This record gives sequence, structure tokens and C-alpha cells, in this order.
Amino acid sequence: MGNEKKEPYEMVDTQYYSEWYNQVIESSELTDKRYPVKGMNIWRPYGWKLMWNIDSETRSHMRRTGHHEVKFPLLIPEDEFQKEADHIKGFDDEVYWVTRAGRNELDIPLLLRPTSETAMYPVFDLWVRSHADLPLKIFQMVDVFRYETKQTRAFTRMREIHFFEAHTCHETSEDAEEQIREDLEIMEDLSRKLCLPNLELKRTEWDKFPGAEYTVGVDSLLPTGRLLQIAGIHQYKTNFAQAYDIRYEDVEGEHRFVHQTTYGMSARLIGAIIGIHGDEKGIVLPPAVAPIQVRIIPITYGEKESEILDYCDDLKERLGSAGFRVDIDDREDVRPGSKFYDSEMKGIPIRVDIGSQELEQKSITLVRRDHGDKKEYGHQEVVERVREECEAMEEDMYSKAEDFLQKNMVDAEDLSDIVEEKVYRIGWCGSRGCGENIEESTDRHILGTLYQGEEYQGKCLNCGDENADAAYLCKKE
RNA sequence: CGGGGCGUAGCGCAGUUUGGUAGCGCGCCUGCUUCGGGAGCAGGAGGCCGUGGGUUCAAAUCCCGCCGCUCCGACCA
Repeated sequence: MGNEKKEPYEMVDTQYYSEWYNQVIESSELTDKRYPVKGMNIWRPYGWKLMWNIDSETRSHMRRTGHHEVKFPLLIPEDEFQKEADHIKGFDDEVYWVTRAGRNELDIPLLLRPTSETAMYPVFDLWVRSHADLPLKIFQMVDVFRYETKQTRAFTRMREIHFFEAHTCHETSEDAEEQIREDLEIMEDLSRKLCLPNLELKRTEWDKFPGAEYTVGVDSLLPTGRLLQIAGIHQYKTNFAQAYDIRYEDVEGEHRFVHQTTYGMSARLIGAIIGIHGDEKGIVLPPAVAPIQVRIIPITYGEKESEILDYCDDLKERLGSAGFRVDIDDREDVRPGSKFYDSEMKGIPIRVDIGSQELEQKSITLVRRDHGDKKEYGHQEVVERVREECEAMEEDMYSKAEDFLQKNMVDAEDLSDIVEEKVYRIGWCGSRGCGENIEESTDRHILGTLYQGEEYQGKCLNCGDENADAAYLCKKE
């Protein structure tokens, strides 16, 4: 990283950002990229705990909303995979195949799931008999495999992807719409906890999920001025139900196709957190999901060493009992300065420094990772203060990122205005022809229109149609 | 998928041009002194030079293939 002092939001230079990102994910011990298969990295303990905590947040929402966790097999037979035409077209080029077992060729080739629709839906046909079986709401957290880009990147562009996918079946299209609203509410809460403000955009026809009726992409803005999709919510209507013959018997005894939705997220959430909140000192983790929320650093010397360590143990005990994930960096032969840098590189939200001064005054020195401010409190207040600071930090991180997003969304009324690395709000008549022209001439993607909709007065940038909608144009990460 | 750069100790690199004893810094181990923002000294361990083949008396070094990393573009949920 050199000695350059750059805040994350100054890293608009993508080359600089890439170097910084690659360095920081390994220095913070999230991941080890030295595994010799491209696009497949090792989750180190610290990174895996972070992912686990994020997944736990997701799980608690799934429980709350009546989803049940399942785990389907990794391998899918070729003939099941090929039932939904658009879906195959979307994924055909990027599936890994298993064609051999031992020395024998398999009768039916098997593929590693690139997503699990084609694994699950043949079974949904068996599970769903009547309207009493609906809604069916399940989810799983598994790895999916996609042989896509050559330009892989830890967490954001992997070939083995740690994936969350919720799948639902409903009686009516409106029930499915309601499900999508529920998904977006969950997303809203997760966005707060992960400090990832975002745009919920209804994707263009040519950018929707293969096989979907429509897709809502959830995008966060990286310091480079590019949007990273962190979640996808899809309305399938009966597209897959027809391909997999998933029908239920309604109260009148009629057999009807179910309406389906999916909601997907991945380790990209981590990529977004790192990119959006990291700085020249390392990563910065949201308190809600940080593997270590509080790190106590004893600053010992001479005879008072054991007293200071006892003092630290007491603080740790109280914070731990209050439910915080807390540790003490009691390594010997490592000086405090190194411990500070280490804590910062790993993005630990709260640091508590304890030396002779604190010992004498029965106080604590509390340092927040995001802005680095130090505060002194009485040691009795430790639990209360840490709780306050964690809450404040979550809010501050969110609003800082929200400000960045707002400042980098600009209206463009002419193609020639579109030159910077920003999110442009433009007029678009909605036609594919105009959309593709705009994408081509600006070298950017139309990521869609706000799911919630919005008032907009403006002309289509391509054809000049007065009744244009607001669309969002940006480069994709 | 196209194009560039790279692969030498855990990490960062020199050595490759011109073939001939594998080096430096950080980290690691031992000991002593240190300790409020990356400690100092002394001693020590650690290498199939990515990998497979070729040229040669001799290859980290030259040639070819493959694997991986990285950057630009294409593709992409």
C-alpha cells in the first residue's frame, strides 16, 4: 500500500483500488488466495467467522419470516438442468461438468450447481400437492460454481461462490409479489447492519435472471464509482413451474401452476463492506457482524503487569457476559504500537487500551476504528459505552456511505455529459433498442429503474421520447 | 475469450540481459534489554528458483507446453 494516505472514497483510480483491495483482504487474514485453482480461495478463520456472522443475520430473518433451511445435493443431472430454456441459455457456458467416475464415463453427465433451481424444482413437484402446502418457503446456504470471468476477484468474482438462496412457491402472482416485498424488507435491515446503502433496481429485460419474469438487483456503490450487485430478487411467475410441472390443487379442485420467487446473496457482501468502508489502515467491519467487536490491548510494563492483565480480564469478562465478542491481545514481545496497527488492519470496531494510567484512574480508553477518536470513560461504564459506540458506529458508517452514494448520483440530460465514474440518472423510454444504444455509446450498463418507482420529467437520451422513465446508468464492478 | 506484466524462503524483492557457489529486507526461532502508535542487539532456522518437457558438460537464467497470480478489454447475475 505504500505510504500514500488515501481515504477509501478517494480511491477512484481503479488500479490503485485493486492493489489496495488485494493487499488488504490478505493482510487482514480474511482469505488466502494461494490455493492453486483459479477463482477458488481459502476462507481463513477470521474471514469465515465474518461470513458466518453475516449468514447468521440472514438466518434469523429467514426464521422470522417462516423460511425453512434445507440443503440440496451439489450435483444436478443434465436432463433436469435442461428443462427451462432461458435458464440453460443463461448458464450453459459456465457450468462445471462431472462426466467421469473412476474409470467409467457416466451415463448421464452431472453438473455442479451454478444455482439450485434445477436441483430443487423437480422435487418441488413432489412436495407441492395442494394449496395447503403453500406457501413453500425454503432457503439454503451452499457453494455454487460458475465458470465465468477470467478476471476473478476475492469475494466478488469467484468461480466457487458462497451463496444464499431462498426459494418460494405461492398460489398467486400477488402472493409472490408480497414475498418480494418481504425480501426487500429483509434486505433493508441487512443493509443497515452491514452498513451497505444501496439501490433497488428493476433490471432491464436483457439483464434479468435467466428464466425470470423480472429481476430486482440490489446494488451498492464502490469507491471506484462502479456498482456492485450484492443481492438479487427474482419473480419467476410460472416460468419454472411450467417447465418442472409444479402444480397445486386449489380449493375448487383445479390444478394450477405455482408462482415462484428467489432471493439470492453471496460473499459479495463482504467485498462490498471491504471496498466501501476500508481505508489506508485496513478494513473496517460493521459492529453487528465483526468476528471480534472489542479488542482489549494491555499496555504493560514492570511490576504492574499482572495487575493490568487482571484489570483487562475483568473488562473482558463483563463485556463477554453482556454478549459482546471480545478478546485481549496479550501477546508478549509485541509492542502496543504493533497491536494497534493489527487491530486496525482487521477492522475491529472498538479498541480498549489499558495501561498504568487507566489502572490508576479506574478508567478505560476507548478507540473507534472508523474515525479513530479516543475517549476516556470510567471502567464501570464499559458495557454501556461499548454498546453506545457500536450503535453510533453502525449509524455513522451507514450514513457516510449513504452520503457518498447520494453525492455520486447525478442527472444526465445528454450522452455527452456522461464521462465520470458515477451513477447517472437518465431518461429512458424503456425500449431495448434505445437502451442498448445508450449502453454502447456510454460504455456503461443500464442497471434498471427504481423498484419503488419515482417521478421523473425528462426525455429518452436516445430517441427523445417525452414520457421517459428514470433509469440508472453506471459501470458494473 | 483477446492482449500486457509476473511466478526465486511465510511476505516483498534482487539475481535472468551475457548459463557456472541462491542472495537481501521483513517476518519466524533463541537469548537479553525494551514496551502509551509497527523496538534494539547478538545468534539461528528456513529454497524441487510454479510445473512438465527440451537445448547444454552445466539451466533460476535459453526454448516450448501447462498451471497460477495480476492489470486492461470482452463476457457475466
